[in-house]
Amino acid sequence: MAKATAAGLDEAQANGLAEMWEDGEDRLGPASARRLLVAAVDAFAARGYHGTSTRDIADRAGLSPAGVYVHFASKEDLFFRITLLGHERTLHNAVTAVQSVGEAGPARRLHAVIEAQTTWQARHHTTARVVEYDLPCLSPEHYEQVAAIRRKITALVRGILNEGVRAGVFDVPDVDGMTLALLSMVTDVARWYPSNGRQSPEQLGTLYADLALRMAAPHSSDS
Amino acid sequence: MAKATAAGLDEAQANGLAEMWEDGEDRLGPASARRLLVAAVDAFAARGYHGTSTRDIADRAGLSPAGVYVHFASKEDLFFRITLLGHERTLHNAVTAVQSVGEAGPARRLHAVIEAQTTWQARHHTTARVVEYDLPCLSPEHYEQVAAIRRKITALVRGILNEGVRAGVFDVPDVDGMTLALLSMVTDVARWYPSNGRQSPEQLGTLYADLALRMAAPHSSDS
DNA sequence: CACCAGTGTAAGCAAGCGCTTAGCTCGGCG
DNA sequence: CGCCGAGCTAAGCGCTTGCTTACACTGGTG
Repeated sequence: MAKATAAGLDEAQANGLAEMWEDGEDRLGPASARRLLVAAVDAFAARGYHGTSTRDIADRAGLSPAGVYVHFASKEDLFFRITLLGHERTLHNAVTAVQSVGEAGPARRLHAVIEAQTTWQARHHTTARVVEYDLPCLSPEHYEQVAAIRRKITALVRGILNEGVRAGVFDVPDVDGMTLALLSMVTDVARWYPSNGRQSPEQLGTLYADLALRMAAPHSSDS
Repeated sequence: MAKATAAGLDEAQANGLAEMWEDGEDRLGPASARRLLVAAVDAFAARGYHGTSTRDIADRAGLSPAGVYVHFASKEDLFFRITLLGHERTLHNAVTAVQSVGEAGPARRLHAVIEAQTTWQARHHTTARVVEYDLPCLSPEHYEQVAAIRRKITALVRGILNEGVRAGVFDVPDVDGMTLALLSMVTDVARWYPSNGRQSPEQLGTLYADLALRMAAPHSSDS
């Protein structure tokens, strides 16, 4: 078995994990750096930040333990790059989804963003798990950078809800609370997918988006 | 400072964490064993299973490193007891909530269970974090025991939804999917509470229970 | 008294940790 | 050719890990 296809990496490729970490040509650096990123995502997702050793990661990437430090300053640096890139792409996914429906009104926008984010979490559940659940392992400065992106995602959803309430097409007593609930629903997909049920990412996206609309819609039991 | 109030334990008590781990008299064993449990919950919640050392735990409980092994066979054993007890109490919380509304109909039952579980996750967010997010650290046998309890909780919620659909008071196209979404919403509270917003556990419980009813209720846009 | 089970500690073992160092190989360029 | 920087490794440093061992103290029971 050649180095480039060392233990675990084939699996990662079958996963669609590798393609998530491909890049225009190589802003991510040489091939080994990209292999390390993919290997690290896989390992972190399986055993968590503290449960993963740098030797684990190096092995999966087909490098010696010291090989990691040719491309990354530290284990935390490697983790940070994954987390930051993952968040940037998640935000981009959300923004793109909202833009793609144009000025179609709050309901369509809400549906689009929830669908896109849910599908994303399911399709990239390995990456999403790393990105969502080990944030406290980041240094305070790095954490803050990532938190800023998270706030943008939250603001995007909250903005759509507020817009809908203002336009009278949503009935949402507690916009902040519902924003939290929606993001929880979506985020949590990364924790369990694909173990419960056999839905495709797209089916799940549609389902959750429909549920979001039900939560926001004016309902008959208004009194 | 006396042993019984070693570093971290005072905080845990102010938390309401300790009271969660009190017991009839002492099915949990001697006082030191209970202190170890509380200390371990606190440490696991803060840094995860792999990020917590047995020396951490012993320190917080005011014991020497070896003191842990007087009461627990291993770090995993300690973690398992926490996880199992936590799950048993969560299940009990859900069942009690449903029973407390008697034969009040699916809507009232759904509201009761979501409210109770959400409130629980918020009030015991430290324990809940340990119990929900490090399950893969359990041995396969222990994991299966805990998974069995989780399936009961899932079945409880799904049962209420099915009941409501049969009775014609709910309109739920995908019962399994909505069950998953509801439990995600509830579970995820442990991840962020209390950092976002200043809601009390009870307020959050009411909010989420109301959202659950909106998701299940027949709605005007039926065609 | 002797004895013992229960509870605790001091010391330390083997293994694993993140990371560094010194040195190798190799392609490109003068 | 000689030289250089990039990529990589073998070896290993200092430290921490989960856990064990050998021993000490205590209160209750014969």
